[in-house]
Amino acid sequence: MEQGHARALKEAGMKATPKRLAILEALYAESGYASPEELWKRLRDRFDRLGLPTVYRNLEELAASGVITKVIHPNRQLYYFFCPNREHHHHFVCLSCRKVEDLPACGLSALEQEVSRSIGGKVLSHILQLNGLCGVCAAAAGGTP
Amino acid sequence: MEQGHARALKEAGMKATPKRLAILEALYAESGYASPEELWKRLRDRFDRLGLPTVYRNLEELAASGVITKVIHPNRQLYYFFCPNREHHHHFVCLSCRKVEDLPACGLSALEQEVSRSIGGKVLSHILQLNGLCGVCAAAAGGTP
DNA sequence: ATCCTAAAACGAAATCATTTCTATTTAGGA
DNA sequence: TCCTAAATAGAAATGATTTCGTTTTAGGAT
Repeated sequence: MEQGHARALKEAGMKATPKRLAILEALYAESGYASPEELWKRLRDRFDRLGLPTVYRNLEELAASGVITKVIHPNRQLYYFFCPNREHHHHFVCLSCRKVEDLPACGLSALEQEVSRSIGGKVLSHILQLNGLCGVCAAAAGGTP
Repeated sequence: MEQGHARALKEAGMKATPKRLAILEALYAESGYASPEELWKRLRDRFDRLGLPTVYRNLEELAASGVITKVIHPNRQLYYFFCPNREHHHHFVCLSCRKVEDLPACGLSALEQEVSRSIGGKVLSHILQLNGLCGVCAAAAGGTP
């Protein structure tokens, strides 16, 4: 993995610094999405010094480069997720256990084109995310009176 | 309009207080989305006293009741939009001039069902928003070297 | 291997949008 | 007209996120 992550950084045109790699690997090790502070708490013991701003900065840069994904959360805080899928796609996010799953093919390019044409403007990006409860969490919620 | 907005509030189970009505009408008068502070600045002269927290609180309540719509913005601040369309639908948002336009029918219920089934969980909500430049802003951007 | 430079990291401090809290006021049904 | 739950004030707190000036470092060039 180390190798692959270093390569991913290089491909994104980013220096493979130890901390940046560690942040990326920590996110990779998460089963769901994670917040900057959570990752920082998990990593700070492994370095003599690691600032929370460094974690924020790196996560933002990694997301901007497309190496990781930002989660849109109802509480409006920042969360990130490592998704190995390099295709353009979207996610299902479990708001209970933080699991993130890929959605099948994003069929929005047709919509984008149609909207661009009908509006006479330019669609630059789109946001699509399903929120809910994954199988495990739905079962737990349903089984709890 | 006054009448209609008061009715909309009643239907939403909310008291039609003067300030709440004024906030709703101010948002209605906006051509695009607006922030709590912008609306507050526009309204505070009309009342001897009007607190910014009151604007925040009302906008949030109105959005929760479905009377107004929240905009998802890259800068992660709160913006709201008055959309008279009561059908379930989504929006195209111009990031330059703040214009908001309705998208044609949201075709996500099929996707929700499929995802619910394949994941074995429950899709509770979805986010879909197109961001871009409206016709006017795209032309202006294109014409500016 | 050593240098050099732009990039990255530091962390304390600032920021500032948003929320909380308690007391006071008010809408609107009884 | 009363009554009560809902709404408002507004000062203060909050706390996630960013800024800033300085120091360190990765990694291509020599």
